Amino acid sequence: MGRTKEDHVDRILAQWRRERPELDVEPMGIFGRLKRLTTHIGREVDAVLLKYGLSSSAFDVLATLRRSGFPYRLSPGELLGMTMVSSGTMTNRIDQLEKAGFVERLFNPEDRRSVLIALTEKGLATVEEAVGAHVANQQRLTCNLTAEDKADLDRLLRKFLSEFE
Amino acid sequence: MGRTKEDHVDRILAQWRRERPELDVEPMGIFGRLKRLTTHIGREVDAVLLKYGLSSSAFDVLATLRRSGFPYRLSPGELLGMTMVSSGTMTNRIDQLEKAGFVERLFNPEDRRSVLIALTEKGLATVEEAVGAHVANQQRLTCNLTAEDKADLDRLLRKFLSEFE
DNA sequence: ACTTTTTATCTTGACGTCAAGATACCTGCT
DNA sequence: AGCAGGTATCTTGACGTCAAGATAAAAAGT
Repeated sequence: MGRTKEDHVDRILAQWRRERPELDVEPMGIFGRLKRLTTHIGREVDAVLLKYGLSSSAFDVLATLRRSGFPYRLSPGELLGMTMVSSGTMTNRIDQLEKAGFVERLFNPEDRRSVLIALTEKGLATVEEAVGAHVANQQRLTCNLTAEDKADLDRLLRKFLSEFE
Repeated sequence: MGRTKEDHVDRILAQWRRERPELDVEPMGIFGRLKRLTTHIGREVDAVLLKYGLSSSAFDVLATLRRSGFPYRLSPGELLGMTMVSSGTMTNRIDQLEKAGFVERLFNPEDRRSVLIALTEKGLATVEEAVGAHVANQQRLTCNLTAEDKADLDRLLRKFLSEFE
């Protein structure tokens, strides 16, 4: 009977069952696997983006600008609304990207509180290449899952996520 | 035809399809949802653990000691092997927990390179309470998923994770 | 006009993490 | 016995993040 091999999370759950048998640890298995999976994926993603001189934080910003379409400009506030980070974090990301020459800050003459963050030519060229490699990497990482697995996983994640947003 | 509502990730994918129609973005949907989900879950988990004065990093260490069984002692190296963090991170976690009185360092007379990290009485009492609340919280967060959903999700995550470990 | 409130962005200080290397000790070879 | 290499832990310096608050400008109320 195709018994699946015991993994790291199974061992953790077995310990809890021994020590605290009254706890229902099924959800803990899901959360544990989610967390480990995300850590592994983060490392794989970082390794590819590093080839383009980008951290995944930096890539997030450049990719958000790129997919917003020509002329690849958004305000910090708009970037903020698309990226689940705090305003301080976004300011810091923009500062780093500006120092590296990937984006520039354009002043908005109509509202001097606000600025526009624009991809530079270098930023555009970099993100165009990086996003291709990134997507190829994502395909590589999911190639052991069947088409049905991927569809099911996506459906379940969407349902789970809908609880939060 | 129960059409599912468009979510944040759908909007991102739609932008990429417009801007770079040659890219196959199905895997990107999975990774995007995984990432957002993990971020939301992390916040919910942190909120509960905070009631016990614990960060999720601190809880990880205390929980690892607790589930290892009586007398709740492990070496830093053993803790390291169970937690996906670097040795510097583990040293720092132990330092903080020691300062807070949750663990103590016991010297090993048989091998003076090594020490044992032991739960204090306060550490044990705290983690016993916290783990109960944590598990209850995990159940709350998954209560919108059916039993079948949870089993399917766990199976798919296990399969995906097996690629990495 | 002038004050108040809201909006947009940036600054600060603290924290957790990592990679790389330092330190101290043990073990096994000669 | 003495030394080479391996093991266990800790230190350092850099980075990314956040919460909270500061700054500046626009909008709304009077």
